[in-house]
Amino acid sequence: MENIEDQDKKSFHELRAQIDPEVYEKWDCEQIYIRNLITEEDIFEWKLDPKSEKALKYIGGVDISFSQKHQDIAVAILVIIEYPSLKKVHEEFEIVKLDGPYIPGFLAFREAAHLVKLFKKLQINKPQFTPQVIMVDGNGILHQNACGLASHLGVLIDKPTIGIGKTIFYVDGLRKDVVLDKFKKVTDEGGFAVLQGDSGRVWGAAYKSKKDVVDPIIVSVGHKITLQSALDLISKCCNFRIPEPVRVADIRSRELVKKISLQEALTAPTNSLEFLTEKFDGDKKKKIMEKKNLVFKLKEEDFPSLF
DNA sequence: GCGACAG
DNA sequence: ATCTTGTCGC
Repeated sequence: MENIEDQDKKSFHELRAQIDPEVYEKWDCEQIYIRNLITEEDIFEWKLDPKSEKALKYIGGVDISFSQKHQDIAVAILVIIEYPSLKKVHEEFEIVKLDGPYIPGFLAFREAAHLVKLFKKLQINKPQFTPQVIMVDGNGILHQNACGLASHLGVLIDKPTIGIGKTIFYVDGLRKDVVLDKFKKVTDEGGFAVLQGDSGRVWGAAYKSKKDVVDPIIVSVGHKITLQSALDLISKCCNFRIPEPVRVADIRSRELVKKISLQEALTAPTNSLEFLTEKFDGDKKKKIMEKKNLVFKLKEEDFPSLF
C-alpha cells in the first residue's frame, strides 16, 4: 500500500532528472528573463463588439498532438477562427519532431519553437488571416516563473496571448483541492473564481464555461492582455467547455496525426487491413472501412512537408 | 523537509 | 500528450 505514493513521487522525480542541472538552470534563467518582457495590460486595438469599427476579426488557436507510435513525432497546428462566428477560416500545420521529453514547468522549450514556425508560415502564406489574439493550450503566467507556454510564445511573436489549461498546475499553494474548492462556489455559466496564491498574487482564474461542467478551464494571462479582457473574450468563444480556438486546434491536429499513422501503416511491410476486413462484421467492419477511406483520401495539400 | 506540477 | 467501452443525460 505504501508504494502508490512512492511511485508518484518517483515518476515526477524521474521526469525532472531527465534534464541535467545545467540545462535546468539555463532554462530557469531564460524564463525569468522572458518574464520581465511580459505585460499584463491590454496592448491591442480590437473591440469585442462586432459592430465596432475596430471589431475583433481573427483569433488564433495553437496545439500539438502526438503520435502514439513514435513518441517524438507530432503535428503542430495553428488554426484561425473568425469572430464572432467562431468558424475556422484557415489553418497552418507541420509535422514536427520533438527534441526532448515533457518536463513539468518547461513545456515551452519543447513546443514553442514549432509554434513560432507556424506563425512565420502564416505570415508568408496568408498574412490577411494574421490573428489579433491567440489562445494557447497551456498556461500563461500561471507558472513557477510566471512564464508558461502562452506567455513564452506571446513574447516570441509579440502578440496578445491567453493561456488555457485543462488541468490544474500547482503553483504558490494553489493545489488541486484548493482550486476545485474555490470553483465549487461558482454557479453561473460565465462565472469564475480568481486564483490568488498564498503570496497574494493573482495567477489566473478557474472559469465555468458551461452551466453544468464539472471541471473548470484554467485561464491565465499570456501576454499583452489583462485577465479581465481574457475572460471577456473567452466568454464569447465557448460552444463547449474548451474555447473554440483551442478545441478546434486540438481536434484538427489529432485528426492529422492519425492520418499520418495510417499512412505509415499503409507503407508497412505487412498489410493487416485486408485481414481485418475479412475477420470482422457489422460496426467493427464499418469503422475499419472508414479508416481505409481516410487513407485513400490523403491529399498532397494536407502534407506540404512530405512533398 | 516534504509534497503539490500545463502538454 | 495518448490508449478506450460503455454509459448517462438532454
